[in-house]
Amino acid sequence: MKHPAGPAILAIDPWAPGSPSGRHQLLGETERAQLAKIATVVRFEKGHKIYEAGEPADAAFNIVSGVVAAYWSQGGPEHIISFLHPGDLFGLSEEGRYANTTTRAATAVTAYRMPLRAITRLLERHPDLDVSLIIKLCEELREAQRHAALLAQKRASTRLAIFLSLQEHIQASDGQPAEISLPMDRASIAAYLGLTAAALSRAFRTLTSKRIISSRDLHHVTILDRDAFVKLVEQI
Amino acid sequence: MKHPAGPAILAIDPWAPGSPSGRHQLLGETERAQLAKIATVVRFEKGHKIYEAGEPADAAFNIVSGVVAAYWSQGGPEHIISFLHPGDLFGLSEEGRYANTTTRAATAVTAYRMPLRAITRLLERHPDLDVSLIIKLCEELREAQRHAALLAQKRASTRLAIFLSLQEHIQASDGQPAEISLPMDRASIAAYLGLTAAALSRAFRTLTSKRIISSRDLHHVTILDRDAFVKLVEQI
DNA sequence: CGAAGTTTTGATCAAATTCAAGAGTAGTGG
DNA sequence: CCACTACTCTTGAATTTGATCAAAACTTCG
Repeated sequence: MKHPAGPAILAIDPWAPGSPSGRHQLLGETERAQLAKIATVVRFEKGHKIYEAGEPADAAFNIVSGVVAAYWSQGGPEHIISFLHPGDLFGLSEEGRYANTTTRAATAVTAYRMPLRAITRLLERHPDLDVSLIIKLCEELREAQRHAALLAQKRASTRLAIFLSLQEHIQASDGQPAEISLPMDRASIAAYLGLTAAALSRAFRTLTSKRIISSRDLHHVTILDRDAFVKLVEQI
Repeated sequence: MKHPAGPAILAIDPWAPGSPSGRHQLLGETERAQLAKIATVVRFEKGHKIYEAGEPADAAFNIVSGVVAAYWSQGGPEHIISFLHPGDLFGLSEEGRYANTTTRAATAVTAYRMPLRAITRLLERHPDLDVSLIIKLCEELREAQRHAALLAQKRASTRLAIFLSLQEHIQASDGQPAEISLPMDRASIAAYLGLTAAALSRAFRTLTSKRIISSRDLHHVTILDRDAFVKLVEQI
């Protein structure tokens, strides 16, 4: 395992289309080192609020380990708009725009915390960085669109299958199919899928009883029947 | 009305938060003029495919009038991931990434067509342009997230109300509430809302019979009961 | 071990899907 | 200008699916 050399922004290289599902580092050694200087390591325990929509945003975060949930806040029942994983960056666009997400640790989280002003200065000095930013934004955009495609599905078990396949994709160490881990709790998954916890539970049961998946425990799922699974997912 | 001076990229300025719902021009006169030189005007009739996912992308488009629908293509029933309006840019990110959208004219469309290579060259020469690009991407991202929030709603009439309010926001000439126009057909709206045409029709009927909206014809809706309307929408 | 919190399961109810048939709207050509 | 056709939109009845509410099983953690 690599030694953590400072903040890491991971993304799929858009200019290497057939890449083997791996995300790679967008920042050069120099940038990482410079960011490391202005960053501090922070920890959040599960369920802890990281920041609320509308709060004055003075820092951005870069996840080292754990999963963060971004909530779509605006009254009503809380929906999760995205799960953020190690290598993701968040809290950045607040100064200008989308201040309508509240973030909360979905599991225990370790992250780098970087003051916005310092980042801004760095961006001014390294114009290449905004190419990285554009790449990252494109990736987030695609993710949001996939999420919308997921939510457009009507059958709960289909939504779950798509979610599992996204999870698998993110975790794909190197192609080989393995056990999928679901670090977040059921309520969070339900909030992401636009379902109630009850419906989600039944969806798990449906896929399990059809021998499409099997779960070792609440946080580990294996795909048994790849063909059936793919057939469910490919419908999007 | 301003004389069309070439391609226009319209967006909400992220650094002027409380802006009066108006979108403004991201390109300077110089850029517009330069883009105009490499652009040709093209027309598509309603329903015509503009490009298919996976096709070699050699040009980007900038809408002058009409509405384009971007489909999430990957087998299955076709879902519309976004409606593109005058001032929007599309077909740009294909060379690298999100090649999984097929676009189709939802109404008759007039657009500028710009070869990608020329745009790339222009971008290299005007580094300021990628700030505009970042702004535009952020806006698209927000749109995609709003769309996801919409789809997370369970009641069809709520989804419709949110859609209407988005439409109204886009058309807001200057604050004053007016008739909302829905240029696209019902099937397209249903595909965007993740509903069947039947469910959408019933949703219209529900809102109409509750005297929340009334429609002059298939393409023109007025909001009668603002309070009730806002109450529905604010739930997101 | 016990208590607080999650997750599953059960029964009822409401809402959207499906499929099919019936109004309504263009758009075309006589 | 009207009539005809093709199409889109609405409506209806039966079915499926998820929501809701509440209680029971299971985890976690002190």
